Amino acid sequence: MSMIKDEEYLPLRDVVFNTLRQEILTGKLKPGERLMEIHLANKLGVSRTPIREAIRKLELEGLVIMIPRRGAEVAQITLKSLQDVMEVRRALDVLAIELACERMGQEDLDSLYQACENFRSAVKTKDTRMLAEADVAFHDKIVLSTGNARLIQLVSNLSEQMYRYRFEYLKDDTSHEMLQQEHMEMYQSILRKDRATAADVVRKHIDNQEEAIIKQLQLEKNDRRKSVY
Amino acid sequence: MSMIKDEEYLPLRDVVFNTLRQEILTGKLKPGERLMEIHLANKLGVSRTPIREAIRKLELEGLVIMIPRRGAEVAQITLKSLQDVMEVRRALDVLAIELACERMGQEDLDSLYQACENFRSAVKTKDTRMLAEADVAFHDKIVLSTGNARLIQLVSNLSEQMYRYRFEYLKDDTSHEMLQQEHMEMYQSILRKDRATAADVVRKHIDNQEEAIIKQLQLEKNDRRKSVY
DNA sequence: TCTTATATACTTGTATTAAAAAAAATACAA
DNA sequence: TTGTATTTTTTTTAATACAAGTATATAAGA
Repeated sequence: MSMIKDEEYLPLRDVVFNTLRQEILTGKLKPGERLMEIHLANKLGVSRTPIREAIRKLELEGLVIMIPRRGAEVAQITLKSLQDVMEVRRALDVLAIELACERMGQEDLDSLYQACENFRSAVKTKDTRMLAEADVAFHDKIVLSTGNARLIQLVSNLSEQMYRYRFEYLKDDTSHEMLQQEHMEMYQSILRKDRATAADVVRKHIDNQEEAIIKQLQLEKNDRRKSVY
Repeated sequence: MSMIKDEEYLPLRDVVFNTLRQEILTGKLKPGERLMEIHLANKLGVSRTPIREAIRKLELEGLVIMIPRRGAEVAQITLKSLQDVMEVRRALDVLAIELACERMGQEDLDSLYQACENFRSAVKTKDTRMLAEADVAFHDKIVLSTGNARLIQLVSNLSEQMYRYRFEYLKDDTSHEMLQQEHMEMYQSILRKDRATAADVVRKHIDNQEEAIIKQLQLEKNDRRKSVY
């Protein structure tokens, strides 16, 4: 008799893993910044052991790179690495929407329409955070509907790596109308089970995003140049 | 003055990681088997710390699953998880060969042809291990030629998970001719920069493989039933 | 002034120790 | 014999200790 759900136990290493990942994705830990174990241990109030285990996982996720006997640092995002990620994402997002065309039931479709509407209202409010959330929710619905656990995991991992830049991109509201438009087109293609069109819209969607993020990256590089040199 | 290349230093955790991964992929460690730290530490002659860090990485790769406060065990391969992996692999292998059509230079093409020939001779020898290696080499050439680091990493990870079953599959030599045939078709499509055909061949290739592996899985399940009950 | 040697402090890599939890075994009662 | 408590053992989790390697700063010599 209680609201206590599951007494959710999370090992410290996973708490640390989530914390560090969040800090990297939101830019609190900047690319190139060193991750020193004792320092992090003190900051988070734990010993070095869970820190190290968390870093091992971040390493495999590609968010940090290891230099032997020197330690870990936050991975740089280069133009090349961005393009590589986007190339893969494009293929997986296309796969996802094609599968969605086949596998979405009426319930899923209704829920997707709802997500579409939510995004529309978020556009009106001009609240960037809300917008970002509505956008993620919409895309998640598509990927989740495939029921493919591996696909879900990979897409989520790849999107996360872009998170920081995507957020910046959404701050610029000139693209909002178009995004809304594209979401609606995706929904309608899935409704018609029109794989080819759905795939085309997704590709266009990703291309736009890639372009915007690249612009963002270049801007940032200029900023650094101005402030550092 | 020596053959010693680079004094390649590998942290113990990576040695352990590679060792354990190999043992899982070759079936020495069986699905469901528990990975106990002290036991492994004794077996490999190291302390528990590098064992734990290696397990963290295997966990993220999906080769082991963690049960909190109970430890790690080798991940089960279910029919569903296999189909999920293959669905993703199909999309990524198609992407790879499409990119290869655009990006392979003359050198790459020659080297791919060579790999094709190597596979042909391996078929003649009927040495399964050699055959498996020649097969991997051929596919690696295609994926590597894309120059997309992320794609390379993901495909390699996904293939690895199938390794054990693929090996069994290659033991059955009825399919060897067809494999050889398909490799040649891939090479020729890339040579002609014919993306559509190349993609079709790859899809067929993966479908065959998936079917064979499923058969393998089902056989194994029957074996277990016979021997255990 | 620049290079090089050496000492020193810092950081990672590995092992060991201590604590907490779960699983297994045993004892006891119905 | 079966079901429930209690104890013991095993195993993970986390912290700490120690060893080994790396970078940095200072000082001597060219």
